[in-house]
Amino acid sequence: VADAVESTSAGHADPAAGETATGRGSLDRQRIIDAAVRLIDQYGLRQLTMRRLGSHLGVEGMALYHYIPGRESLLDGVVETVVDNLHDDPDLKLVGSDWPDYLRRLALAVRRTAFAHPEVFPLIASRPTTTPWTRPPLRSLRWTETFLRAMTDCGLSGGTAIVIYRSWSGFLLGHLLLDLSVRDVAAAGQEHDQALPLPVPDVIEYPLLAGLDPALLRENSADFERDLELLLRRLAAEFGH
Amino acid sequence: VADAVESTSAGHADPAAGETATGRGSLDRQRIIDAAVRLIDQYGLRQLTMRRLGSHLGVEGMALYHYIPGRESLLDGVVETVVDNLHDDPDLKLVGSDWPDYLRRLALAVRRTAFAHPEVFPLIASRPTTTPWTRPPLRSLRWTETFLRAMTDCGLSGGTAIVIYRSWSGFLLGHLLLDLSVRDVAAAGQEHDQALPLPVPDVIEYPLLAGLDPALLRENSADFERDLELLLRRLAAEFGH
DNA sequence: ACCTGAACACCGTTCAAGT
DNA sequence: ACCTGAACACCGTTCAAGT
Repeated sequence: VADAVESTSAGHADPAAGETATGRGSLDRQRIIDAAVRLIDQYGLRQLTMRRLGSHLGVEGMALYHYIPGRESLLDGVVETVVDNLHDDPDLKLVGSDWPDYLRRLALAVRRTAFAHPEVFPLIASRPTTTPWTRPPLRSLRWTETFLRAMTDCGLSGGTAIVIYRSWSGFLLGHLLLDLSVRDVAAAGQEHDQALPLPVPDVIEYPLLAGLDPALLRENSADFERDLELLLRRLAAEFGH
Repeated sequence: VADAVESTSAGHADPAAGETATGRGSLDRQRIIDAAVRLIDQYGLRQLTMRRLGSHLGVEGMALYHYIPGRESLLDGVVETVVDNLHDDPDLKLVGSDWPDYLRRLALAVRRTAFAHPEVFPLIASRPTTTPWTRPPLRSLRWTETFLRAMTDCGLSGGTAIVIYRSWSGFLLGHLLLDLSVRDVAAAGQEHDQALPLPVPDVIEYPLLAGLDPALLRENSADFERDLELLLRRLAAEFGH
């Protein structure tokens, strides 16, 4: 009956249709959110529409309101889901007593998440947070608790743990957003043709920029790790490793 | 005739009406963008609508398309305008030869801008950048040139200037976004009642958080300046002040 | 030259009605 | 119980027509 939705060619304005209709298995909140994440990853946030999301789930769009209060709440769920997926990262299982090492592994795991969901990360970064305990990018009560616990288990005081939480969060947020903004430029360059020199702007007016290979500005993973090490060293020196 | 638009009580869904109709003086691109900035500051990005923006300018909304290609381009203009306003900051006039001091003054100026336009800053942070030379938060060719010039004028090499540009940008981006996310929680708290303890969530499940004054997580300007000094000291040590 | 009206193809959301 | 159809109040954008 409502098994697999066929790629109907009727909707002239929906090239995204005929995608994957999960088909069997009735709806629930998490299934809807997971589909939303996939849609955002593939087509961008702008394209995520209640109606389109519904049609990807083989349903009429208005049906989603039985499971989710509205679009804003859906986006909150998306952020929560992506952030909480980190809990399954095997790299983060063993904490040990070396907190700088834990911070390093956690930072790299968040970085992997950011690059796996580059369209979701800006949401993680700038959605208004709803509790005073959480901060981007680890914006969930569970993660904040996990973070502080890892620090205090290593013998740090609560106050120190919070100072570290703040500095580490700020570092990560800024650097990941910077990396992602570069990724976008690169992607835009590929779209037009292969490796176009970009719609050449008026760089000529700016002598320093004109004589500069833009590749030098690209933040790569090596730069990130270097700055991360410097932060960790600074914190270790201040609070004892 | 079309002088000052009156605060008509007809539009039941537009409490923002009756605001300021600039009235005299015909439209132009900059005037439209300035009005957009004011609208975003007052009512948030979601409320910025071509039609509403038009009505605030005493015009029909469709008229804006004679001056601006579309909404996306309008937002680009908003970002550009807010960022370029920094050029008029008197604190940044004299560069001298002490580049860490310049970085400090520039960082504080950007911070003032972020807090003056808290609804615009996320746009500055996460809009896809269109050239490979610019990075948030100083995302304009002119500013990137100014920044690099200030560094090289102090005797630093181009390569060093770029490394500093990256680290400084990442630091600023992350910390300002963190500060703004707190500001939102505070604002939300005020809306409900005066200083409500917030829609008490399930913090109880998390022992560390439960015994924690959320005020400790609040990043204040002192924390920001402390972390800034640490960054500047680190850079000065690495590249010579 | 500059703006408006009407129209098009969408949105999010509500709710009575269908099965 | 779960979904749909129709409706409402909006969107951004285009374009012929008005002044």
